[in-house]
Amino acid sequence: MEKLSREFYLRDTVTVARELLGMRLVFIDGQDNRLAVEINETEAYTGVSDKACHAYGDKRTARTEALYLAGGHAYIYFIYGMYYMLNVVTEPEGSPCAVLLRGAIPAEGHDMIARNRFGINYASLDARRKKSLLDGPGKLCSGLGLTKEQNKLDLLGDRLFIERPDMSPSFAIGVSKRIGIDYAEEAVHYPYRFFQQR
DNA sequence: TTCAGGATGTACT
DNA sequence: GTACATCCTGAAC
Repeated sequence: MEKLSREFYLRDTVTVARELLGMRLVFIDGQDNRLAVEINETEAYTGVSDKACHAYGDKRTARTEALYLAGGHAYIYFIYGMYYMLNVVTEPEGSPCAVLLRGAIPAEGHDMIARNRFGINYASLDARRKKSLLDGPGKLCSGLGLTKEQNKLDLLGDRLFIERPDMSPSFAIGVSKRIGIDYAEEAVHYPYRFFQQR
């Protein structure tokens, strides 16, 4: 496994969003458990000109501060009173773009992930819960145990990072509009959501 | 298999 | 007060 480089993240946001599909997101938790998932759904948020992006219009607040870091940092924010969302910051420092990680498949630490989500071991999950374990951005953070504690972490560090699998899986890439941004006027229609075809 | 309703904190009008 | 890059449950189909 090879950890993704800074250069990977400094590139165009849509390119990074597509290429993150199939990559392995790794989190070493507070007790040194290694949790890992394969990314299978992403969305691109392309900065100051994108009405769906939190930094639209160069809006700089305590929340959006992480977006202005160099590509390869984590942007994690709290939403709907109970969920965290994980984004991978892209492009150079000062360009507030990111890729939202919207879905994944468990790869390592199945029991830790299941316990984070439902408080029981993986084998005790019913079929419905197994199938939909990490298929949403809030679920992904919940399963890995990510919170605002991990906001702004450098993905080139050793707590939270992304690896390219030795054997890259082969799959078709689906494209659609982004989810849950109905307020974003013309940006509603941008084809910035990418997912592994099932 | 789809669907409505409720949960819940923080930032902003 | 309202909006928010959501998820769970349980009931209807």
